[in-house]
Amino acid sequence: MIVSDVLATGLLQGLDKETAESVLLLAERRMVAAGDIVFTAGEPACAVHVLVSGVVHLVQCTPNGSRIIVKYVRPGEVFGSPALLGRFYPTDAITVTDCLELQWPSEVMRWLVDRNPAMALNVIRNLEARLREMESRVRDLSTEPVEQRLARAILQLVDTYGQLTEEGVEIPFPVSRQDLADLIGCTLHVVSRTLSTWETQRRVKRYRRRLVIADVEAVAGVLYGSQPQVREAPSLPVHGVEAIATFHSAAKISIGRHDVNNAT
Amino acid sequence: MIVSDVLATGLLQGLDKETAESVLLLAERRMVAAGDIVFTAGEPACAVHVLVSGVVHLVQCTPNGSRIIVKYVRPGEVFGSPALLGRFYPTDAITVTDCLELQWPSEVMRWLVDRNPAMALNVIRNLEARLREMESRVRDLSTEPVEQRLARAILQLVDTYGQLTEEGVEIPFPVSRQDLADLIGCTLHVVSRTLSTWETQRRVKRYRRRLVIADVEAVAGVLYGSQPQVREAPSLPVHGVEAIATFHSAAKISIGRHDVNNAT
DNA sequence: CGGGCAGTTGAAGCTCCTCAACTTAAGTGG
DNA sequence: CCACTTAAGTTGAGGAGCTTCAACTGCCCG
Repeated sequence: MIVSDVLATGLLQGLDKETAESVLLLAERRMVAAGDIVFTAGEPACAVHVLVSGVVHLVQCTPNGSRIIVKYVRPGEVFGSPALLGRFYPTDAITVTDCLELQWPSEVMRWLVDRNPAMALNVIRNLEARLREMESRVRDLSTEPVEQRLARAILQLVDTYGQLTEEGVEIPFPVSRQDLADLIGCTLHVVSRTLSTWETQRRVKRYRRRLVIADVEAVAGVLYGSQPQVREAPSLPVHGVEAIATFHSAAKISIGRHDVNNAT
Repeated sequence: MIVSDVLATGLLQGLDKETAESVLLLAERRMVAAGDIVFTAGEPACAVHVLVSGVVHLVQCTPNGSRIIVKYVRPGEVFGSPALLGRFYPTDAITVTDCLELQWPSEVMRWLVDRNPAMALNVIRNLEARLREMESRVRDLSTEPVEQRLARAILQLVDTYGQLTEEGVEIPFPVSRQDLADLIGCTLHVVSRTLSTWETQRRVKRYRRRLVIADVEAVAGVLYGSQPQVREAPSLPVHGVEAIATFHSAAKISIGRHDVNNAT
């Protein structure tokens, strides 16, 4: 089945064929329509989820009405892992497109992880990656202005979801200005203005809840331009370069990686 | 030995006595003087570390010279877990006080985790907690102004390290204005100004690289005051409350939890 | 006792947010 | 199919919050 391909790089990595299949047999398969809720923040985490196809985003809302997009989940990724520890879901998980997901009840997943060190390691791998991701976002929020944060966010979307069209690279699911704002921690107004000027510079094309990057390199240029040269930088190890590497991989490899069904 | 007490809540949780002791026997014990480097960002992660006593912080530096304090590690916590996956250290780990740490070479830890599901689960628990921490920081950076971020950061320091003295609750290791700034993502100037006004309000006392909270509740009040009432809040699950809960536990329980040797 | 690091404080300026009015696109129902 | 409704997006003006620049104070260590 195709499902196992998606999981081969994630939860099932390093498992032999039989155990992988038995793990899959224990999963509940579920279709979720675009815009639906997979789970809700605050409720007891009853299952570990893996996205097979489509796009899910993890969202938090604050008491004063702001919304934060914590993460876009891509096919193959684990989400809802607090279920392993008998915790509560820390975020809402909401589908952006029609999705297919697998889920394992907490106890089942716990049983599997106890028995298969490789699976435990895969969970660790996943968490480690997400931690790096969040550290990187804290770094950006702390040190970079909106324009650069926006460039980074868009480049990352391009890198993981971008599909090549005649107009340029397109993000194959609805992304509003507000979504981008919630992703980089600013208001939709600034995003709107920034994209406006970027459009006049032929970097992007703007549509309703749709994002097309006409010139990926030009968007990446926003990042380069920011550090013309090092001023007094002690030759300590330094971060912020990997995003540029990420971009390069984007331009070469990852365009049109997933086939995500457009929706709503 | 006392070491095992520290670890009982962390890496060794749920292990029977014999295996716990054999795990400890495989560890290398290491004293690190205040201000020294445990490991450096970018170098191959060769060992998983656990802090036994003292304080370590994880730090990142950006190309344009900013510094971010990613985390204060407290006794019992695991750090350097990328070693498990054969990655590179993503941050510098630098001691704030004299420290005692244990470390396991990557392969050894990998061997242990493969053999003891409980240990794998403990690593997962640790990563999960750190992920929540970082998500919370992203939320704060995105939505809250400096004064509230500062209040939260200080309350968290109080919660995990605070010691009750006659002046109030003290953070038992050196914390500069720059440190606080790097923790909440702003400049030392804003921190300085904010602490100034807080001192006139008898909330804190200011010293050189030393922080005393005279009135914990008053500092927590900064957070309450921020959301006078909900404006249009849909009754969706909401975040930002747990920080207040955190504070309450701070006021009651956690003062004087660790005995950290002051240094430098 | 002097040099340097940590911290304070003022003033100016820029980035971003807020408020507000308006435009455009996508449904919705008669 | 077209008026109506609603959501998404744009753009301007004003102002708050934070950064930057700069000058200065006080503390600690050699």
